[in-house]
Amino acid sequence: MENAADLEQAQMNNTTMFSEQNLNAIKSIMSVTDFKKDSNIYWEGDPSDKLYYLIKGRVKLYKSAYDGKDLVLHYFTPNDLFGELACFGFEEYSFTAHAVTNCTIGVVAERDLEALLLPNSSLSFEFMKWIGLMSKYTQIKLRDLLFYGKNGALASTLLRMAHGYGKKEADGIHYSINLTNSDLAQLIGSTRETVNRMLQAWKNDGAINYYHGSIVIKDVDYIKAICHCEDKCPMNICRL
Amino acid sequence: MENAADLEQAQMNNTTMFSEQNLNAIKSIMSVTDFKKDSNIYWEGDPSDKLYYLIKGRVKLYKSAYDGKDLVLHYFTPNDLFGELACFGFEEYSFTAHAVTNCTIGVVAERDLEALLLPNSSLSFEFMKWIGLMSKYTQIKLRDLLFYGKNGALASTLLRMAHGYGKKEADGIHYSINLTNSDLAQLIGSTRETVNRMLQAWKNDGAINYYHGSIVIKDVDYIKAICHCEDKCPMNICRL
DNA sequence: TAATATGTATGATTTTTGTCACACAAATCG
DNA sequence: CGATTTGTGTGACAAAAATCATACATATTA
Repeated sequence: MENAADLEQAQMNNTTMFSEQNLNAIKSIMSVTDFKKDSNIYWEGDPSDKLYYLIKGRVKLYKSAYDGKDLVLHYFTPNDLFGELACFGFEEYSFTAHAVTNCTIGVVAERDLEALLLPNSSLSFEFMKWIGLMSKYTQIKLRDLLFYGKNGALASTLLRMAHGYGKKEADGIHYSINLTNSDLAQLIGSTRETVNRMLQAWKNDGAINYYHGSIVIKDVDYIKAICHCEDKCPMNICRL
Repeated sequence: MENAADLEQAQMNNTTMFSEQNLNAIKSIMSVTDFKKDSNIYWEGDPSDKLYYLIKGRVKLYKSAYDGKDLVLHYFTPNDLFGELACFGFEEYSFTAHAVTNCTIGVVAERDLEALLLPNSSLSFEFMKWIGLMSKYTQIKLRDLLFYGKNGALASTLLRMAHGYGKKEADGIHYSINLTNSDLAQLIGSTRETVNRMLQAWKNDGAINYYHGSIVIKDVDYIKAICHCEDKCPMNICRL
């Protein structure tokens, strides 16, 4: 998060641990499907027998409470792999995957993947890393949401948004993604109003600003202080 | 959680997905070590190059905030496997593992395990399941701590404690583990006082009681209602 | 057994967060 | 283009949870 190069990199995907060869092997068993904006790719509770490789669009992974409140785990961008598989110990999907925009997605059936994995320990290892990485996302989320209150959770979210969606400009960090106050609230398990008040307070303190209706980070250190960010997290997990 | 058989089973371990043969293979490369009560087995931030197979004792996995507040992820009991490995995508331990009692632990070095895994896809698959299970623990924790407030988090903790540590008797469910109010507070990211007040309120409502200083669940449904438990979680993840 | 440490119980107060209500701005759509 | 939907900004209030303080009870150990 320190240097402009990090901020300007287009996207942070979760498939960096795959070798080109192995990634191609996975791609060879994918069947490409389109999903319309605002449709669900799978629901929490569905039998988990497919993985999804996002080719185009944006997907969010979330969990609903009984009263309709959603907690958004993360957003996926192109080249991200998501989903769960019974052969990885997940009988049913734990979350719901939702197409935020129109999406093009490569669908990998468990049966086909398993055939690929069995004789290929290199690929198996890379899949372990992928599961480990997904697990780490959740751990970090848990920490961010529980340790420093809603202010900390929001601050951390803004910082993580800067990776993949942030661009350092003369007046601060601009975002190429435009999340509403409600979107941010769902990411931290809070309410629109609370998010709005926190953002206004930070704006009054000069830490953030608005440009064409979207947030600009003026004082990164101010935001980092709120969630006690020490730039210690590996880059690949510091993302939405 | 419905029937006495579930409650009375001694322990719920996280290695059920390993075949006897594979578990023995893992055991064959372990070096058994003793850890004293109140010592740490590893610290958050240490390079993660060992797995641990708990033979005797109790271990807790936790994360510390800058102000010293701890969040306890879970407790391990004999036959549980814990730890992280760089070859599974974890460069450094994400949490600290602490010996709650004197422990006997089988230590598995990454190098040795990797040699075992490479030619053995059956074992590799079982390790994927293990990583997936550990990941699921974290997901469930996230849900429990965020969806239904501190009351929900505590209720869910008491219910999960009932597996592995609960015994159904005439007057309700007794626990064989004795966690203090502070211990419970660390499990839900709250304070001793808040936990105490919640327990007192439930006691006044007749949902719980005390017997020789430890909690007895009189009305499981009352507790389940608080965290909206629908008995849908797979048994192997409904644990501390 | 007295002294100390550990744990429980509870009141008073403050801080944090959520809820409800409403005004208004901006985007979308028939 | 006017109507409707969607999003923002805030005040007033309520609820949840943390903090501070204090009184006891129960273990532990010197």
